[in-house]
Amino acid sequence: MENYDTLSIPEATLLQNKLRERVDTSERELSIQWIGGADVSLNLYSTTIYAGIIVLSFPALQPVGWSLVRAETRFPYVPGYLAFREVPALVEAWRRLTLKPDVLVVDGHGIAHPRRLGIAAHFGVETGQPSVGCAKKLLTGNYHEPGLLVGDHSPIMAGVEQIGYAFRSKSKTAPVFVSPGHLVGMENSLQIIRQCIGKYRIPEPTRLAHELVNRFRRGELPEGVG
DNA sequence: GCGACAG
DNA sequence: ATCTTGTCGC
Repeated sequence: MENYDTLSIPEATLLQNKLRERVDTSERELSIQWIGGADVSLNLYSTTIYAGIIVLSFPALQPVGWSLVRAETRFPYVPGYLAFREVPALVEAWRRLTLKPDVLVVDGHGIAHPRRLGIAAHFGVETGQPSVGCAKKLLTGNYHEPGLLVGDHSPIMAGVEQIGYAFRSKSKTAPVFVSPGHLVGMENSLQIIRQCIGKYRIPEPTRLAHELVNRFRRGELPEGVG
């Protein structure tokens, strides 16, 4: 994996177009024993990022391990290029994990991206690991509001192409946006997230990863694995 | 040119 | 993304 810090936006766009050719979103039978959640936390106006991955048993969703990494980024946040900011630290956190999950849920989009290479798909291709994207806001595409009950969903469309699902993870609450990352199909991604629902809007892997990295950033947890 | 815009 | 208490609605 090359260094992203000095890439210009046009260069980053070229790399995305090249990496997207390697994305595989064919449906498959997934036997999941461990599922991971990945997220990043940072202080406003700071280039220090606190990345973390939490591993949960599946389908019980009980924490069994984690990895925390502090890193510096020069790449700014630009919508559509989030991966260039967060993926390097997440890959390092992944590398240090002793128990690798069978699939990783990343905070952000999978192929529901202008060039079909959101952070979850980007991470998946760079590591060769199955991944799913679950975002709190839409980046690109259109959808009709799904029903108001847990489990209700509707496709996110980019023209005639389906790029994800608007999924009601909690009744009468704003939906989350699910899309395949790498080595996971469209239906697979929805089934995976559906099985990660707890008491809150945000699916457990992502929610617990967010909680983890925030404690790390505040100094309540040390860098390392556990 | 205008609006939209993950974290 | 982060800073934050109360408050409204189911």
